[in-house]
Parts: sequence; C-alpha cells; structure tokens
Amino acid sequence: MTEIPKAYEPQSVEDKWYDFWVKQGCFTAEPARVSDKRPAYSIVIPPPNVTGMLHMGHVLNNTIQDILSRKARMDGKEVLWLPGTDHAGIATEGMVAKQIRKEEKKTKQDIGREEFIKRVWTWKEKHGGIIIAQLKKLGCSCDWTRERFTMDPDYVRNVQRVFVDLYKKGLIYRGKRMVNWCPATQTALSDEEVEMKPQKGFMYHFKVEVAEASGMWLTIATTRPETIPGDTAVAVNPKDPRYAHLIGKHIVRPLPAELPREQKLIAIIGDEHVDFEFGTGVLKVTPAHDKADFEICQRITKWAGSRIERTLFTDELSFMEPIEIMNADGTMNDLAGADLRGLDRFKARKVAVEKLTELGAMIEEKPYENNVGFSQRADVPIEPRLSEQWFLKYPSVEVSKACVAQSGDGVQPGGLSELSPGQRPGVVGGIGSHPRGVREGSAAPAGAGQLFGGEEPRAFSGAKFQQPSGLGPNAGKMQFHPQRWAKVYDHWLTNIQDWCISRQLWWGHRIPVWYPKPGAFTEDQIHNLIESQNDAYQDVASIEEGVSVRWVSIEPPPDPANWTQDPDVLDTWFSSWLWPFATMGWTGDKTQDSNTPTLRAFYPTTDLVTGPDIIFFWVARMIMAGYENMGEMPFKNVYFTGIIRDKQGRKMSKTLGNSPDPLDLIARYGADALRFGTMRSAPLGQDVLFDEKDVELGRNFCNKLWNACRFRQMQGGEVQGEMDAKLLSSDDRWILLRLDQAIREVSDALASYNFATAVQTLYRFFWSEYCDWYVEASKAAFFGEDAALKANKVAVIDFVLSHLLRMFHPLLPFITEELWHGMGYSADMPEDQGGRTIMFARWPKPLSDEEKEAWGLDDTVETFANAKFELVTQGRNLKTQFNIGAGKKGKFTLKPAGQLDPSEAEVLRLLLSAESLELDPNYVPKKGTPTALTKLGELYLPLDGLVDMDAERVRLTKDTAKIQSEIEKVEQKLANPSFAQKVPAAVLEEHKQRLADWQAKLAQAKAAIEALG
RNA sequence: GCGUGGUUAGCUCAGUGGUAGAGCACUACCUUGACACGGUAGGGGUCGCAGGUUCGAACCCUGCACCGCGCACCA
Repeated sequence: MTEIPKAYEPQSVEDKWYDFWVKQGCFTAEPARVSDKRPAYSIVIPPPNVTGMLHMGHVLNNTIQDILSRKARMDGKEVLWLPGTDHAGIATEGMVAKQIRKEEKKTKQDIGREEFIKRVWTWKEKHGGIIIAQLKKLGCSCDWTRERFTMDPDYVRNVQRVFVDLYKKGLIYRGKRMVNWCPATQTALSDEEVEMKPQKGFMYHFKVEVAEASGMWLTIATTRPETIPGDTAVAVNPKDPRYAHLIGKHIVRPLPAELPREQKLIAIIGDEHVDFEFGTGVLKVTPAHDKADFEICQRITKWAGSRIERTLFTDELSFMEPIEIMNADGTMNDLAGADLRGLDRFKARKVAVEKLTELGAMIEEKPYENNVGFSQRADVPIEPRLSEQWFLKYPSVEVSKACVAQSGDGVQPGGLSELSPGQRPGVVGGIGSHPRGVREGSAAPAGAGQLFGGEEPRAFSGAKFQQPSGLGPNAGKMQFHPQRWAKVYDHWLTNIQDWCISRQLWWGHRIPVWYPKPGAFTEDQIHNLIESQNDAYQDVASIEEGVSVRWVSIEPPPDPANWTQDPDVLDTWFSSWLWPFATMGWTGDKTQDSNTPTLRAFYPTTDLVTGPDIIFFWVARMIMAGYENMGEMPFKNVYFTGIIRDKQGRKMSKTLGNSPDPLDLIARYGADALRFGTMRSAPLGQDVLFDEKDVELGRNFCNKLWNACRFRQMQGGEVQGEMDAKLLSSDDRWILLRLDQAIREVSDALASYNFATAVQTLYRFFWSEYCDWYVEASKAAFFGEDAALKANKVAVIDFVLSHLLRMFHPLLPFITEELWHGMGYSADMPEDQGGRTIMFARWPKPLSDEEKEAWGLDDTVETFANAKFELVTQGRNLKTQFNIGAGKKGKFTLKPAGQLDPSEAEVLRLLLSAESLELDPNYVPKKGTPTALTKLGELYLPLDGLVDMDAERVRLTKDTAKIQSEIEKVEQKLANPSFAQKVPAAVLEEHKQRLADWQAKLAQAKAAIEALG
C-alpha cells in the first residue's frame, strides 16, 4: 500500500482507468455469455447529432445510462450499451454549406451534389468524433466496438429496405399536399419540426365588392394580406344568416390590382369551418398557402365530384384550383402580381397593405398577436406550401398504443417472466410473428387524402390483413418512467397525421425510387415492366409525373441510363427510428436475423433513457418501427429525464450563454464530481436547475471519500480481515446496521429509477453516518492500545468501505476504481468479480438474518447509538454555550442512568472532544453547574472559574418551556378519547413513550433548576 | 380550450396520514493526529389560499389562485 495524496486529484486518475477499461474490453458485450444465469441487459444510446458538442443535457442523460449499465454489470448481467451518432441531415448540411460559403464563396450547387457529399464526409471524419470523445471523458461505458452511425453502409441499406418494404405495403405514397415548408433551408419538414410561437403582428380588415350586387361590400379579416392574390374563394358559414344567401355569388378580389375584373372574380362558398364570431365571419380561402384553407378546398371539390383531376375541373369549380404565389425561398412569384413580384413575403405584406390602402379597400389594421409556426432548425416562419413529397402512413399504430402501460394498468415493469413460453429472454422471438393486422388501425385521419397528382395508398398485392391478435400479450408491457408521459404518447398516437418523410437535402439517405427518363420507354414497354415478375417495378397511376411505372428497390435499376433517381433524401428520424435493431446487425432477413448473435441476445433492449421532448420524434416512432420490423417492442422501459436549466430556471442555450461546457467542468472538478452534482439534483422526471455549485459539491464529496479511505489506510493492518463478533463495539454494530439499511435503500431507489434518492441515501450514509459518527467514534480504539480491537475495527471499516465503494461505483466510476485498487480490496476477489476491476464486483447484498444474528445486530443497537449521539450533541451544545469552543477541551462528568462500559465513555469523551469524561454515579454538582439531561444520565460541565448561576437558570428555563410545550402537544392528543380508541396500537404506544420521555426530562430540568437554589 | 407538473427555510429541493428535513447560503467558534474541498454549534418554515374527510392532513378529496410545460388553435 503506497501512501495516497492528501487531496483527490481526478486528472491523474480518470484517463488511466478509462484506458484500462477499454483495453481490457470491459465495455464489450459478448452475446455468447448470455444465459439464464447471466441475463442480457441492453441500452441503445439516443444517438447524438454528429455535429454536436457535449452539453449538460447529454451529461445528465448519459450519466443515467452509465449508472444503469454499470449497475447491471455488477448485478451479473451481460451488458450492451450501444453508442453512436446520427447524421442530422439539416444541421450537418447547413454547417458544411456555411463553411463552403465562407471559405470558398461558393454554394453547394456550385460544387455539385457528389462533391458536396464528399465534403460532408471529410468534415465528419475530422470533427464527427468530438462528442464521442467527450462521452469517454465523462466515463461512459459504451461498447465502442459496436459504435454505429446512421450513414454507415449497412445502416443505409436498412433504411432503404424499410422504405421499400413500407412502400410495397402501401404505407408510403407520394403526393402533392400541404407541407410545412422552410424557406430558409428550402425543404419540407414534418409537423413535429414546427414550433408554434406567439408573434406580434396586425389584423387587417379590408372590403371586397359582391360582383352580383353592385355596391354591396363584405369585410374580410386577415393577418396575411400578401396572400390575397392566391385567394380562390371566400368562405362563410352556411348557417350564418348574415351571409348564407350570398353563397354561389362572387366577389372581386382586390389583388393583383392590374388584373382585369373578370379574372379577379372568386366565388363565395359555404363551409362549416368558418366561425361566426371570429373576425368578420368572412374567410378568405388561400388553398396553396394555408392548411385549413387547403382542407376547405378539398372538402368543396370532393363534394362536387369524386376523384378530382385538374382536367376535370368544371368552370364552376375551377375557382378552387390553388394558386401558388410564392417561390421556394419565400419570395413572391409572378402570380402575386406586379406589385409584389420578387419581394420577400414579409416585405410583400407591407406593400400589399399599401396597395389596399391606395385602392381604398383597407378598413383598419389593429395590433394582433397570434401563433405562427417556426422552423425548429432555421428559426424562421414556416410557409405552408403545396408541394410534392413522400408521405408515410404510420405503421403498427394500434399495437404501439397498446403496449405502453397507462396509469392504472397495474402491469409490473418489464419482467422477463411475462414473455411468451419458449421465448428465451433477449431472443428475437417476434420475428416471423408480425402483427400485420394492426395496420388497419393506422389509417390516416379523414382529410389526409391526396389530391393533386397524388396516389391512393394501397395495400401491397398479396398482403392479407388479419384481425389484430397480438395486442393482448403486448398490452401494457412497456413502462414509462414517470408514467404520466404515457398519456402524452397516447394522445399523440391518437391524432397523428401522415408523416412527410422526404427532405430537399443532399446529406442523408437518398430515396430508393427511380423514375423513367422521358421517352425511355414506350407505353407497351412500361406495361411489360409492370407485368414482369420483378416487383421492383411499381405500377403508378400518376397524372402529375406522366409515367406509370417506378423502380422501387435498394438496388438501382438494371438499366440505369433509362432512369433518374428521386433527388430527395429521407428525414433523419426516418433512419433513427430503426436505431434499436438496425445497429445490431439487422438485415431484415428473418432467418439470418434470428442467428445474428447481438440481435438475438440484446433485442428488445431493456431501458431507453431520453428526454420527453422527443417522445414524438423518436420514442413513438421507434416503437412503431420495432413492431413493424421486428414484431417486438424495442425496449421495455423508457426513462424520461428532466430538462436541464440554469439556476434561474431558464433553458440552457447558446444564445443566452448560460450553458457551461461540461468538458471545462470535468477539467476543473473531475468527471465524478460532475456526475455526482448532476445526479444529486435530478429528481425523477423533474427539470433540473443546474448550478456550478453542484459540481463543486461533487468535488468536495469525492475528496471526502478519498480522505475517508486515506484514514483507513493510515491505520495500517491487514485488508479484509474477518470481523470477530465478540470484539464488535456498539458503534461497529450500529454502522453495520446502517450499511444494511443503505444497501436496501439504494438498491430500491435504483430499481425504481429514483437516482436522486439513491445519491441522497449514499450521501447520508457515507457523510452523516459513517464519517461524522462512526469514523470519529472509531478513533477511540485507534488511539488506544488494544491491538486486537484495532484490528477488528479495521476489519469493520474494510467491510463497510468495500461495500460502499461498490455502491458508489455506478455513480462515481473513476474514484471508486482507484480506491478499490488502492485500498487493496481487489486483491482477494475472483478475477471476474472484482479482482480485475470494481466494474464487475458484485453489487452489495443486504445483510442476511444469519449475519445479523451472528454480529448481534438487534433493535437495541439503534436505540443505544441514538442515546449516545443525543448526549454528545447536548454536551457539545453546553460547550458552545459556555464558550468552551472547539479548540478548548473541557472536563465533563456524567452521572450515568445505568451501567456504562468504560470503552463507551471513552468514545463519548472523544466525540465531545473533552479532556476528560468522568463517570460518577454519586456526583453532586456545585450549584450552577451547566447540565445536559440525557437518557444515559445527567451530563455536567463543571466550570473551574466563575459560575454564572443566572445564565444557567435562564438556559434551563428555556429548555423547560420547550419540554413543556412538547408535553402539551402529546397530552392533547392522548386526551382525545377517540384517539386512544381508533389509533393503531403502535402509534398509541409511541405517543405514550414520547410523553414519558419528555416528562422524565422535565423532572430532570426541574431538579436542575432547584439545585441552583 | 384540453392535458400535465409545480407552489415546504433566503436559494435548490426531499418528505405522500402520526414529533417538519437535506444541501447550499447565513451567524459564531475551531487549522484537533483522514479531510478547511474540513469540523462543531446555531438562527431560519402558520408546508400557496379556502373548504372537506379523519382521532390526527404538508401528505387524501373538492374548489380557487399563481408559476411552468406540452398539445390544439380562428382567418
């Protein structure tokens, strides 16, 4: 044993052990080791953005995962924590484009698609590993041999295969529909990527003339006058008596001003959607630039005819054809008219207002606040826009809803016993038993049809739907922690619309669909392709494209010269929803997959740890993908962390500059300190208000732990000696009991994901119980002469510390490993159970009844210890009150209430830091001697010099008052007749005992006052 | 509007029916032989408000107020 430094220095310890763990393969999961005795435990990391840097949210999230993983290893499980990153389409593409713009003054179009993607890869190779390196600094025990990236070749194939599969199942379709268009990044976004924000603007009222009734004017309210050129109708509620009679007539649209009157006539239509009360009750309908208006348009046209095609528009209905008045970048196009053409949409709004005013149509404008959708990435207002995109009807919705336990389901969390008979834990039993029928429940909500150039989603020929039969066994098997998020999840799943999965980007998974080049095939040839055996040729009845076949396959068509691949890529989430199995060697081939060791052993995963903000983006979609592709849920438990905020409760953000750099914190305080500080203030499911003080506390804590071990080391002696029951002191027995209690509490807390509780318990046990009381008390033996007693005390300390270090390991991996070896606890352990590393030491078990009996750990231990502590506290209090502060020793005399072993007295003396503690059953104090009244007897502090009788009287009188008020409280309760009748016996007894104790103290106090004379 | 979380010491939070707690901050004292990244003692709370249930409520029920968050959303 080498002497360890006075203060813990994390920097010299952390890298050393991390390298050791990696080199020794401690993090590497071995599927072959999985057995009934060694169950599998797995987590997949929520893949951080490859462009990302570690922030406090990552620290919280990954520390939790590391705690779960390390705890599972110590429980003897075979653990896979699978790490990786995602390619983050928009963010990464934006970043590289910006770099190119800055360094080369070029756009991505200038350098071309192929070259651009090359640049992104170069960037990724250079900088993409930063966050991974940072996770290592934090101590994360991920299996780096299995690190994955969503753009890995095999992962790309998986994404494409799933696309092709869903396409053939009829769940993916292409259509021209309203999408959330981001004019800044010029791509479509899903509904989830739009954030509603209140915006201050104006509500404009303008008037329009009814064409058939000259001189009759209607007033319309709008926040977007620049879209007037795109209006194709004016809607009123057919039940609105003010306007109903006007339905079928027309109004004159004021803009574009230069058009002749007859080209500006648009119809007045009736639609229930229009609210009488709101605005003027007259709604302008701009179907190409407003979602609700588009739906009105759909309703009207559907009402007028069945399947609508452009050529079928009658004159009567042609007014409904949407007019697109904007370009992709958010500027106005020619159809917006001469006044607005070329202007940005917000500039155009101002000009439109001017124009209306000029025309005398503007009635008023008043300040108005409404919610506007913003692009989450680019932070600019979304433009609802008619656009041709790929959409997905969500699969496996019903089973995904049913599998998550709602409150009151009463299902036990993820017990393996719930698996069907014959399904070994961790084995992909679900493959081949795909719950196909559930797809029927996934039909899109009404109104999600495809109108313009779209296609009806249809079932892949040959796929037979069955009635859902797999819901029963799945129902409620997955647990959310805290459970309330299950409701949010369920609500979203109930109201989902089809998912727009295509993105107008270059960086990402290219859509595996090819279209014939114009003129490449004759109609007959196309017909033959469709009829051929190769089902990559997909029949399409699309007027928009003017073709009727597509090639849909992972492989390019055999005659690529005749085809053009779809230029778009898939939403990043369309790749990450496959994460739990696509990272494990999944191929989609059932036979092959059932023999893939990693997948067999570790899917479904055990726990997922993530933030509630991505329930929709990721969690729900992973569940659907899991059922759809694996026939089984992707994880059994989902733990939702809180959001990390600063100490003022604000979200951490780059713009506010209130987010500390975790790497900086690690450099200053150590990774363990950061982990400790973060976890200590992270209650279950609550937001975390982070303060650097927390990390400082963590550092202090590590230092305390370090020094507690240092103290043990300074006592010398053999490691891990056997404890001799006969030599155990009351303090030894007490700390063993407290240890037992701590093991129970910490184990329970971790099992229920109550991390803050676990940390709190460890803190209390180690600092308040072990250091403050036990270690101090133990000094009585160590400063004494009895060698056997000392040796036994060392054995107790080793027992406690070796358990304690193990309990701390998941939370504080570095310092515990260092101490585990430094203290020599690894020496006697089996190689694979703590000998090599504390990582695989067994998680402490609570003491058995036999052990408790052998060591004499009974109820009296606690009572006696508490009495001692009470005496000590009161004695210290006396010293303070009579100015015998720390520094000065003081001489005490105890008039014991019963027998007190001299060794106990010596402990008391030490805890009181008194020069002496005399035991004298017949002690008669001088008048005015300060007294503390305790269960162990009366403790006196005889003062050598002057005795301040008045001061002592004041003190005792104050005590008496307090005692009396306590007595009153208890007496009042006991005096209540129904109390005695109705209260449980134990409670009644406890109250009586409490009364007796206080009364005894009162008697002591009165006697003491009397003694003052 | 619907849903959801919160309101306890100056601050951040535990406590979910039986004597109101922790850490930080604060005050005083102490560099004593693990640790000043430490120790000892202390001050500080009518547990948001109002009812109800109960022998007993911070805790359960009802209502209200305020602060968050999510979803929806009317031009």
